[in-house]
Amino acid sequence: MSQQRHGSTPGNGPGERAGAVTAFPDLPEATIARLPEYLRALHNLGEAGGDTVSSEGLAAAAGVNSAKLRKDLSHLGSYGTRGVGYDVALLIEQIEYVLGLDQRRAVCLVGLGNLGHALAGYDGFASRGFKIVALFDADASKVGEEIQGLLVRHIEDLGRVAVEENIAIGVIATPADAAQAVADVLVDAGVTSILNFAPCVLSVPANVDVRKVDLAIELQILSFHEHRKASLTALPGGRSAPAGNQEAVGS
Amino acid sequence: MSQQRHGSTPGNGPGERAGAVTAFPDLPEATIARLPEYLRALHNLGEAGGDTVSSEGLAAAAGVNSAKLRKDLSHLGSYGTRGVGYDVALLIEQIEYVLGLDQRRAVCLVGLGNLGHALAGYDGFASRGFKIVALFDADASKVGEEIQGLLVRHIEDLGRVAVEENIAIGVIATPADAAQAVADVLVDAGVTSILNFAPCVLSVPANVDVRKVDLAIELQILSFHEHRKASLTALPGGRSAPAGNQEAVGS
DNA sequence: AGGCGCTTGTGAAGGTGTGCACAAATCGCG
DNA sequence: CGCGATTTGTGCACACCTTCACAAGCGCCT
Repeated sequence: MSQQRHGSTPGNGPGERAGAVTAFPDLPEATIARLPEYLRALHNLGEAGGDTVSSEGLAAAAGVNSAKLRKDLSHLGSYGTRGVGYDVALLIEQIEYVLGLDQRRAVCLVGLGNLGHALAGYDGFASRGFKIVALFDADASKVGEEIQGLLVRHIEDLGRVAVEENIAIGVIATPADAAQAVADVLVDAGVTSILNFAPCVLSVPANVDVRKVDLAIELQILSFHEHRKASLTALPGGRSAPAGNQEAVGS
Repeated sequence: MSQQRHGSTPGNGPGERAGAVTAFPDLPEATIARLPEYLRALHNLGEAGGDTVSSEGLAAAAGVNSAKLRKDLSHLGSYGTRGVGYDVALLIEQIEYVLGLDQRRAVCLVGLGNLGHALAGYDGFASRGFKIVALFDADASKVGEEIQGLLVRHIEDLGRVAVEENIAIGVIATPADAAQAVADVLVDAGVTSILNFAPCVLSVPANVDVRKVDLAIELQILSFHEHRKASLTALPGGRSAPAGNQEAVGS
C-alpha cells in the first residue's frame, strides 16, 4: 500500500515456465509483500536441515495460515509435490528469481544522521541481496567521513556516481524537509525505486516506486490498540488477562 | 497486515452496534493505519497557518485520494462543515484522541546495537506522542552506557522497571535469535504492544499486538518491482520515461 | 430571503484479498 | 498393482477496501 499502481504486463499465460525473459506472472500485491517473509523462513528451514517443507510447516514459520501460503505459491507456478511438500532449495531459488534477488542490487543511502548511520551498518541488507555502494549527505561536515568502509560523498556527486555504479534503489534517511529535494535528485539520476524513512509524502514520476517506512506511525497504530484495549478492559468484568505466558501460536 | 488477529470483542456480529459500552468507533484497520498520516499532514497545515482544509487539500498532503479520506474521517464522526472543509485544530484533537495520543505513552527499547542506538536518538518519537523511558540490553558491556541521557540497564531489570514506569509498549531491536526471548520477557512484564524490528515472527498471547518492521523486506519488495520494470522495458517498443520531473502526485 | 457554488457525507458498485473445503496428485506399503 | 494416507492446488463464498457519483448541507452574495 501507499504505492502507486503497478501496470502488470498484458495477459501472460500463467502456466508458462518462469525464466522466460518476458513472461512475468502478475502477482497480487499482497502476495508480493509476503514472499520475502517466506524466503526468510525457507532459509531458516534450510539451515535446519530439512529438504522439504509442507505448506503447514512453512506457513507456521512465516506466521501466516497454510491456505494463504499455498495460494500465494500457486501464483508462481507449481513448485510443490502433492503428498510431500515443497522442495526447500527449489522454492528458495524460485522466490529469489521472482523477487529479482538473483542479481545483487546496488543501493545508495542519502542522509547520515542517526538513522542513516544505523542503516549503513545494518548487515541485514548485505545478507539478503543488497549492497550499499554509496553514501551521500548534504552536510559538508559529514562529507569525507568513513562509515563501514564507505566514504560519505556530497550529494552533488550523486548523479555521476549513480550512473557509474548502476544504482537503481535509493534510501532516503534525511529530515522531512530535505526529502523531496533528495527524491528529485535521485529520480534525475535514474533511480527508479525509493525507500523513504522521512515522515512526508514524496511526489515522483509514475514509473518510480516509493515505499515509506515511518517509525512513529507504527507506534501510533499500536497506541490506538492500546487505547482500545484500555477502554474495553475498563468496563467488562474484572481485570485484564492474567498475564500468563500461554504462547498463543505454536512456536 | 502482518499482524495477528485483532480479536475485536468476542464474536460480535457485523451489523450489531459498534461502540461497546465505551462507545469506541470500531474503525477499519486500513483507516487506522492512515490516521497517523492525516495527523502529520494536519500538523504541517496547521503550522502553515490554515484554519480549515478541504478533503481535497488534506488528501493531497497525506498522499491519498479525497474520497478515501472523507470516508475515513466519516468513521470518526462528522467533524467537517459542508461547503467549507475541516477545522484543522478540531480534527487534530479528534484524531489524537482516537489514537490515544492525548496521553503521552511510555515506551521501552530493547537491544542497543546499531539500530537501537538510532532509535534511541530518533526525535520523531518524542515529537509525536511517545517517550522512551528505558533502555535494555542483555550484553553486560553495554549496560551502564548512557545514551541520550538514558542509562542502559540489564534486561533482567525489565520486569521491575516496566511496572514502575507503566510501560505498555516495547520496541525490539535485537538480533533475530534473541527476539522471541525478549518478547516473552516483555509480555511477562505486562507489555501489551510490541514493535518488532527483528527479522522473525514472534509468538505472543492473543491480547498482545505486534507490529513488524523489516527493512530488508521493504527493499526486497522494491527489488521485485525493479525486476518487473526491467523485464518490461526490455521488450516493448522504445520507452524509458524522459526522466523529466513531472510530479505525478502519487495516488 | 432566495439562489448559487462549494464541499462533505454516504449509498452502491466493483475490486482485492482471505479462508474453507475438497478434488487431484503423489508416495509408501502390503 | 492397488489402496490409503498425505498434501498440494483451487473453486467458491465471503469480508474488506476502494472508488464513483450524487444528494444533503452550508455560507456567501445579491
